[in-house]
Amino acid sequence: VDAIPKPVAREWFSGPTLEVAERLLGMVLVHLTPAGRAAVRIVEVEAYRGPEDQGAHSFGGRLTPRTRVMFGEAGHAYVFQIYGMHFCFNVVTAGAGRPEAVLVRAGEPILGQDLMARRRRTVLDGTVRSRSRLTAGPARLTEALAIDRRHYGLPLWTPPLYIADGGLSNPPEIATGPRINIDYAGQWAERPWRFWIRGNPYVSRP
DNA sequence: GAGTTGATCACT
DNA sequence: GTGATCAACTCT
Repeated sequence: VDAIPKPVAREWFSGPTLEVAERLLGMVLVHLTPAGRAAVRIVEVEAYRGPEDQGAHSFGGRLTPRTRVMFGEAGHAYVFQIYGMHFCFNVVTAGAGRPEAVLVRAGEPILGQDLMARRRRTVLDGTVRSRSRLTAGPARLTEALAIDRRHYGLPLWTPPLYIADGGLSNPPEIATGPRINIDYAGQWAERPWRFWIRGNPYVSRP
């Protein structure tokens, strides 16, 4: 497939966060840069649900320069830095005033595989295992796609960074489980708000 | 288990 | 303004 997938309409991002999270599975995340184009099929996400969710950065309605974009309209990018050296990419969901988002945790490389391998300083040997090391994990994925703080707040229905239809003939079978590494979130850590495509080898933690 | 740095918060 | 704390992770 050499054609670059077309972006979804802005309205695609509206709807309840858990629905949008499931709907994102199978979609394609595209990033066009001067260095080339790259895209992944989204296979794993996590939902973060507003002021009530103790696992969310917006818990308690915390409005700071970092979380600001979560309080805005759906369909924008929430990118944050973590552990001093990594970035995580989220799709803002829900309406203005409902600070919710979906973290994209893993994807399957479908375009620009060599470019992504260079960015990740990874050697591809043709195995699924080596391909999955490009984009299986939230910070691996942002490194492969060259997503960082510059993309904070960008609209995701228009280039250079956008969501596109995945062109799947059948909707993927979805599995759910608790979100990863939010032990501090108490009971909220147990909510099954991690979603992935069942059996997909590019998921970060099967 | 170390690495690495900015956001956040509780203080002056 | 200053200093302490630590994070929605990755690699060995």
